[in-house]
Amino acid sequence: MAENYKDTLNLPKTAFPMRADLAKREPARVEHWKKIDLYQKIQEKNKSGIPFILHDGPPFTNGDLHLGHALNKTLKEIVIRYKASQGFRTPYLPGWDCHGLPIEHKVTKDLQAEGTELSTAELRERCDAFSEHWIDVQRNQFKRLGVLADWDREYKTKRPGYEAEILRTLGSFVEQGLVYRSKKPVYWSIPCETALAEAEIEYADHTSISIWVGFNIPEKAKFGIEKNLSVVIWTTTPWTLPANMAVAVHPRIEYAFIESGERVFIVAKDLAETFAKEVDLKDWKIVKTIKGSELEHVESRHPFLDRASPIVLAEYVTVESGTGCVHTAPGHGQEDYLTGLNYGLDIYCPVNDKGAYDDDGQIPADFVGVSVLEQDGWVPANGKVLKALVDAEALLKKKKLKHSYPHCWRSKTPVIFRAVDQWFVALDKDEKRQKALDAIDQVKWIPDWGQKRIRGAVESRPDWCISRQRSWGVPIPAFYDEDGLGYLDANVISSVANKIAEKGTNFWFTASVEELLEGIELPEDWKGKTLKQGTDTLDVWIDSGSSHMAVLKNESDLTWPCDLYLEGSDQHRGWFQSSLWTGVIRQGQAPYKNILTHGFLVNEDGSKLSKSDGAMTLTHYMDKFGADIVRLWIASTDFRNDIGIGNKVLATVGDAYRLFRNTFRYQLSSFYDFDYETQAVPDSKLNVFDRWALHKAAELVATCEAAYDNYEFHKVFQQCGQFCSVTLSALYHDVLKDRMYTLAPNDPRRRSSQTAIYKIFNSLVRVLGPILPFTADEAWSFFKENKDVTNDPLVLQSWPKGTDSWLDNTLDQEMDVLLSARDSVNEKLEDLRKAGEIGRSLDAYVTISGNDETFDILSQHNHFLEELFIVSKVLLAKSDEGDLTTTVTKADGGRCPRCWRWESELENGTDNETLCGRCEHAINQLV
RNA sequence: GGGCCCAUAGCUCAGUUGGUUAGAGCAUCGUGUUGAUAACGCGAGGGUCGGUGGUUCGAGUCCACCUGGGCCCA
Repeated sequence: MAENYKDTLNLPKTAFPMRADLAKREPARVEHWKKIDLYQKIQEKNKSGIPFILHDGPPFTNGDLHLGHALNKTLKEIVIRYKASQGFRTPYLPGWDCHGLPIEHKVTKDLQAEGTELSTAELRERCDAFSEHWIDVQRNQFKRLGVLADWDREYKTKRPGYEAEILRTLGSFVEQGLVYRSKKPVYWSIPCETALAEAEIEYADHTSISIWVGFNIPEKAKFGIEKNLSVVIWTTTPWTLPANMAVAVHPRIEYAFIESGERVFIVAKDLAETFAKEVDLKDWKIVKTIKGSELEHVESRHPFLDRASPIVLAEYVTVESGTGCVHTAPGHGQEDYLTGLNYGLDIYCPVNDKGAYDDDGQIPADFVGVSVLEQDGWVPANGKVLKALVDAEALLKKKKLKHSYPHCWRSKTPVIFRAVDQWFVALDKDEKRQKALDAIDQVKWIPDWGQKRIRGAVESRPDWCISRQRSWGVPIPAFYDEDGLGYLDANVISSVANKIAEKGTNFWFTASVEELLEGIELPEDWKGKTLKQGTDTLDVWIDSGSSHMAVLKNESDLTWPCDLYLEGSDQHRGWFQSSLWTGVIRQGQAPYKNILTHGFLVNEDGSKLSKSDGAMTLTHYMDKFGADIVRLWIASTDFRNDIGIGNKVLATVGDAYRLFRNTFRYQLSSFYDFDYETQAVPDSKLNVFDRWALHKAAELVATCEAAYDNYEFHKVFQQCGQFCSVTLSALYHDVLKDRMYTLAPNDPRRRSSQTAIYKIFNSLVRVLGPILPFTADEAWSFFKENKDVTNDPLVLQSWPKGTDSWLDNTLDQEMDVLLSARDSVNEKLEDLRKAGEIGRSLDAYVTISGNDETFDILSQHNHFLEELFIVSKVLLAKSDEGDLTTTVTKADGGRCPRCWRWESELENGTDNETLCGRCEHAINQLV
């Protein structure tokens, strides 16, 4: 019976499982890699290689990793695994960004909930523990993703040694005279006497008093006006009027001069009607209109203080409400502040920590000590201001207004915006900005528009405000005298840095001034003063921005500058920039040679992902699909743009994954009886089809090498996918089945194909290794030792070498001719199949006639054609006409019960029991 | 509102200095095999290249504007 012959075939066999079961299998492989200390093995292998240093941007340590982290870390991992396979020495030290408001905020909230009050030092200890907990969690999640890194040398921005380096960065700034003290507005909670961050603000409805105020313009003649001229502002915070320094108008908005009675008012033309109605103007008319730009530098007078209030220009002015003329108090508003910087206005803020007017010599005596905080629905300071305005006949109208207003998250009171003393870094001093721009040009930006983007950020940013009124960070080692004058000195910083390197930063918060200043010589004018240490901390961008000094400079096996920073494109303004500034200021150049950026995760429809999607954690995806699927998804996209994520995308990736896995599996199953060392066929004796397959593999290796070098991993994915699907599965593997299954095991043609498959597998598995480290290593283990794991893992292998010698373009062109003939044969076969004449293609005979170049090439490969077309017989008939015609007919005779090929000489169709000559021969070889 | 960027079949991507009916893989549909079988083969359908206008003999490819989306500022 036919069934018996199945046992005489060389059917594929492998223990490599078809089902991936990644969620279960991957953790075991992570364990194995750890057990054999794989990371160190890689370092050992490449210890004399050229260094390729990727400096890890530290993730913030406040929660589970999500897919965004996976995107970033996977890309880094792929780069490093690839570079290591190319023989580069690739030490990889991961880092953690530990300080900062979100942690402090969360910890403070928890403490509030449990009713605990802590000192600054105690709060910082809680923040430290919080951060440490998430470092542990994140580290494990990264390891689970397959990240091979030097976890024993990871860096943390909260380590004393690192904190000392942060202070040295500050010291360098101070030493070069770049640091100065100035005011900048912040949100301020009066009951808490503290600055607030955006995250600590809650918006709630609030009823304010809004007022229309006229600012007199003495130089009215300039506009041909004789009557009393004033520009009208509108504000909902009357108490900020004592701090008014200017009136802002929009340069391109039309302004109207409105005459009514004996007065003329300037407001935006579009708001004239509304204004007239609001202040109940009688018999008004517009006597003149001009553009806002023409009002620039016109001097108006403060309504009740003896001070000029110039008219200035600002782009943010609108005609949506008010008068189009904006009361500007640089000490009480962010936009006002920036306008103030533009026009060199005083950042004036007469309101003290307790929310009361200070006696600064400018504030009217009866204002001093009056509070700007609302009590029982009334703001005392507003009363004073309103009275002063009425006395000055400047108040045109007052009216209650209900609107959304920021409130303190703790005291629930309305917050104020208030300029407080801050430390700044002067970026234009000593041409630092120009030096930073020059440094940008020395770096390669991938994609290239990154250069424009960071240039824009560097050109436009104002001086760097480096102080924060927070607890969880590196303290600014400044001392203040009783008048609040600050003392910040490079030597002091250096000395404090040394103490902190030893004792940790909490020392600053717990030690006395005497202890802190021990061994430090103060300058004459500071000696004998009663000093207090400051409580401000440094902007956390200095923390991570110092990493190249703390890590690259401090570790002898790393390089400065490093080869690559690889982060999301948001870091052009963030870490890339802070690192650039610290690099330029401390070392005179950027700390990196290349910057590679990726886009952001978006939904499948391209919309923004909301973080509230709890299922976004990396663990969720690794448990559901496996790390290799996550990694393959990342590699499959052009990450320089935004990347869609969703079920549809992941389903596609799952299909691609199965393609790769089955390709590995089929190849592994083809050399179960093959010993490469003793049975491989030398290149010169390989069968032509096998040589062609090697040619295709060599092309693939070259294409993928270039793609990896250019960080275009999606091209590796695409090319490997097409190779596995088109070249191998649909063609090479399919065609080979006949010779692999039916020839005698030791037949030279079979061994030739096994040799080729072996070489192709050996290349493909290395090409895919960086992207699919788990699956590729699993396949590799079966390849090497026919078991699940090996102590000589794939990642220790080099990139495929010598594949160029497989290239044979002449053969490739010839094969293209055969393949296009194959296409037309397939079309004809399908017709026959649809007609119900045949099932499998072996049931058919093919006749090709013609008399052209193609026919000649076909003739040269005559004996290969029936195998290539997977049919039972191909007859080539030379005709008089040149064009090629292909005819396909149902086979006649009988079918060999073993190889299923038909022969005219055999009988009884599919019921034939006689073996064909080839099979007879093969069987005899089996013994 | 400003800076930078993106937009080709359901999904992921190719489309070279503008040049014949816009390609590939996957998915879909049909079908064959049951000797890669939770696999594999064969065939087919599917895109007004985000929109409008312009330059040109000719534009997915160049220019302008618009729409939608993302990141960063404000």
